[in-house]
Amino acid sequence: MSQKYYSNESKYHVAVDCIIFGYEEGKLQVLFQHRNIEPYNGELTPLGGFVREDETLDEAAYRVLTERTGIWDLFLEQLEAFGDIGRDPGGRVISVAYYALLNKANYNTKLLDKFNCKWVDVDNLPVLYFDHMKMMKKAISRLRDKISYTPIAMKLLPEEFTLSQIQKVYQSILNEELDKRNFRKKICEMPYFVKTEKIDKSGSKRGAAIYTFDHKQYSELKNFHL
Amino acid sequence: MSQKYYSNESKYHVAVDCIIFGYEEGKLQVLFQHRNIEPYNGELTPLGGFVREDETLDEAAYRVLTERTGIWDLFLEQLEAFGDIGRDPGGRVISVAYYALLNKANYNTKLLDKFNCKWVDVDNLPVLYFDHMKMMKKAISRLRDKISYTPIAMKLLPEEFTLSQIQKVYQSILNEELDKRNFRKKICEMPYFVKTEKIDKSGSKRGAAIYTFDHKQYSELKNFHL
DNA sequence: AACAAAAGTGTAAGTTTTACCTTTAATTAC
DNA sequence: GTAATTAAAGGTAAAACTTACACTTTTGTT
Repeated sequence: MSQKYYSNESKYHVAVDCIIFGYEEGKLQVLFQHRNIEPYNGELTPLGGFVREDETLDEAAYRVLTERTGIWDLFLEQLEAFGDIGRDPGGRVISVAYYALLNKANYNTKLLDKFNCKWVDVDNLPVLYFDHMKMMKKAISRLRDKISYTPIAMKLLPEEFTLSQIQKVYQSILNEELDKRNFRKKICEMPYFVKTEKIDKSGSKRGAAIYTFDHKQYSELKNFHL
Repeated sequence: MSQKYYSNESKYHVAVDCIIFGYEEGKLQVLFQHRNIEPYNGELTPLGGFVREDETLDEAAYRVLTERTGIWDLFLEQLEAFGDIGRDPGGRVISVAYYALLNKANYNTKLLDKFNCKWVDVDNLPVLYFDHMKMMKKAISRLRDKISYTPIAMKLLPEEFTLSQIQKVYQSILNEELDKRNFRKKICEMPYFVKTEKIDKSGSKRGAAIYTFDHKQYSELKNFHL
């Protein structure tokens, strides 16, 4: 049935590879896994897996992510498909690359060991195999572009955050210093950043106002820009 | 060999689908083909084909394009992979979508009949099947974004063009009127638009200056913006 | 000779972006 | 309890960029 019309055509393994971004202590990070399959068994690789017959590409990526991080609330988007002939020495595999953003605070650290995973700072990447470095670069460049016109960077932080915290997230992604007053000005012009009564004292003696992001209002208005 | 390590995993058909843009008489157009295979035999579809074992995804897209248009000089870029389970009633096919821009003047019209192809204005699209409308929308939206910071729109025109011609190309893609003086100002600020001595009398009695685009200089400087 | 049709050209107002520094509030150390 | 430390908070002026806008030129056609 699945073969009804196209039976003369070649078939290929199809996988997903997820570049998963997290953030901690001022650094943008990526989650890697030690491969548990040949070739390159034991080496670091983005989280990936083969696409099953009963799932779409997006579902496969989401499954890989939730299964191995325990996090359901995340941003996930396809980057593009990679299909060079020799990209995987273990056989011809078409890999569809995704990138994701999640809040490490929600991360179930038990799963780190269970799946043999490891967070790495993006400014200190390990040697990567296959075309994984191409995926990384594409993911970082897409992320850099996209944070200026969508609020995805907020996915790296808890629900409640201070302005300094967001600024540091932006700085870690863009890899450059931003002017504090200009940054705050733009943030505060957007109505979906809402200041609460709460004060976060963890980052300073004085304490900083805690903000939240009103996703509902954003989805009605859109027009984010930073 | 190709099966060495992953032999337990499922395999799928992998295809490419190309949204091919052309331009004529003030209209952005897309090239379609009448399908010559079930299902939907005879219906209009973007140009596509299955990926062969000896070619990369990009090569497959390029092959489909050159084979059926006779054009080698074109802009081609991947959009993304589409892999929903029921997207193709003929079987599970992962399709990698591309979009391309070419100069219709170079197009070998004999191939139109040979491959049963047809140019259609984008503002008058036919009914599309599978997820081809999703691909179309993605392609148009990517194209709209990208012409503001890269010179790909020039690929729709001959080597030599007038400022009015480019403006009309931009207008047809953006689907809005642009201010003539502002548009020309920005074009002329960029050093890789070079004015020739030649005059094009085809569009007016007075005649318009002919420009060319210096791709070499562009690739050194970059920094296109319109 | 008058007309038609597109080519070509500059400026002022508004908006956005950039650069830049002092005061405030609270904790910590003495 | 006073002084020192630390990050938070806040506004303005100059520069850059974007937008809106209308008339003259050229030449072929009638």
